[in-house]
Amino acid sequence: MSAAPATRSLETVFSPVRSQTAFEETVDRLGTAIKLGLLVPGARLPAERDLCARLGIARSTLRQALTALTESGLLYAVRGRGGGTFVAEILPPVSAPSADLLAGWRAACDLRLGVELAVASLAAERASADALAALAALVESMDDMLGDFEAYRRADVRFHIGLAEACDSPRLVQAMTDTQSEMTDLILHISHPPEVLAHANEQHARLLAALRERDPRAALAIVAEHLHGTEHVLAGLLPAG
Amino acid sequence: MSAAPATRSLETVFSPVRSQTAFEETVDRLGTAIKLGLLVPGARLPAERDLCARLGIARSTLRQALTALTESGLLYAVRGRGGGTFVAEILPPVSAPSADLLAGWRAACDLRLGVELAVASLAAERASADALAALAALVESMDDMLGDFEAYRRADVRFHIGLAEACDSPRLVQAMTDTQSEMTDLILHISHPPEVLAHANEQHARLLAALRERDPRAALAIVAEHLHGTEHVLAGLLPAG
DNA sequence: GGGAAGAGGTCGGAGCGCCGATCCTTTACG
DNA sequence: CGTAAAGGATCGGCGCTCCGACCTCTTCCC
Repeated sequence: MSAAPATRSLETVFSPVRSQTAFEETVDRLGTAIKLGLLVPGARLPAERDLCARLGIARSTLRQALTALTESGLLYAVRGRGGGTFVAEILPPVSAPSADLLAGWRAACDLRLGVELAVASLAAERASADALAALAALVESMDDMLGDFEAYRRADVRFHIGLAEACDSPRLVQAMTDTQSEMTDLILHISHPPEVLAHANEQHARLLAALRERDPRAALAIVAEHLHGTEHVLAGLLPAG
Repeated sequence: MSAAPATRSLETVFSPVRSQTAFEETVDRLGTAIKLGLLVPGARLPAERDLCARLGIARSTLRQALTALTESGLLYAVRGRGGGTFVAEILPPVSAPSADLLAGWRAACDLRLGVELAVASLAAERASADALAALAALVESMDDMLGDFEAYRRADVRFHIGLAEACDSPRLVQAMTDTQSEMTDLILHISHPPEVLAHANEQHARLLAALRERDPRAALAIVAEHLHGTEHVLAGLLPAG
């Protein structure tokens, strides 16, 4: 091992460097936020001149992205004073997961495991009582969504991202957002009977209880169990990865 | 909460999109691999014409990166048949951690926690006996490096990356590499008495034992303990983050 | 009714990074 | 001595991005 320390990791070192363009990254960012429900239907985006400053790109580049999203039916623009760019009220049907994602779904789950474990562990130390209360209210409301998977899933995303926010770590929030985005693409196309959702939501409640107790060990165990559940569902329905 | 689901996460959505250039990414990739010891001193890189194909960039772009690394003293080139580009035998002193990294060291630790927890948990399920044996040998050899922190640290990096490789998940390896890179920048400048290293290495051994037992719970607990150790050291020596 | 203001929509030019191709120089091997 | 294999150098072209000025539309308010 000390003679050849780097046999396999060199594959990683020499793998392609493919940097997205500003245009691509912007489309992805906004499109994902919409699909995840971070930007709700009807919501108004900041004015173009503000938004491009926030994103650190030129307005012309931003407009290319907005145009692409408008043509995809995710946004629409209203001209004149008081106008703006808005999230479409009725979103187009979600596209099927890409071949790349399907091929690497297990890798996506591995990454998710990391993010979720870290968040659970840190939230047990850092989450404020207020944040936990808000999450508890969300979990309770999710009990009424067991029959509508898309609504449930949007709330689920908010729950997990809210957990990350409770850790007060922007990079974790970012990582959680990325993870949830990938998982949504995978999950949204397979059927989820209410019983399964009910069981998952019970785990949410148990997780919150562990967080209130400031018990990282228990939180880790519950999250691991929670994730293994969905992973087994995927393993049964998707091609081996 | 359902009225304002996205108050804080929008900050993330609208944060700057700054994509690195191919040049920057390449310099970072290779420079990091060298500093982490993935590319050992004296090692020969693939020929430029091969490497640029592997990295998916133009040769002129690759050469810019190689030139930059050569001028930094990390590489040197030998012309003529049988020549090539090699990692310098004696590396320049490591630079001090950047202000950005110092400011966000806690965030870096949060991310590391995620990667390490996932790797520990998955390795308990997936690691082959061979892989565990190789890692055990590495840990044993590290007992002889307690007096030389730089050597110890290089072996430590190999250990943690080896753990990720044992999970057979390229994206986790990538994440672990990124994480270790950030941590090295932070850690290398603070003193580490042999006793501390010995204690850390005992935790390595205990982790391997848990992995051999296929006990994810125990593995998670040991890793959490291991990381909290270094985090407290950092908390004592770095500005609050 | 008529501005002023605030929003999206349009255009053109300049800069830069990256690509691809070609050619040169050095060195080892047969 | 010639060929092959490596790094070294140069140039033209293209696409993305940026900047900024300008246009058009709609609403609010005096």
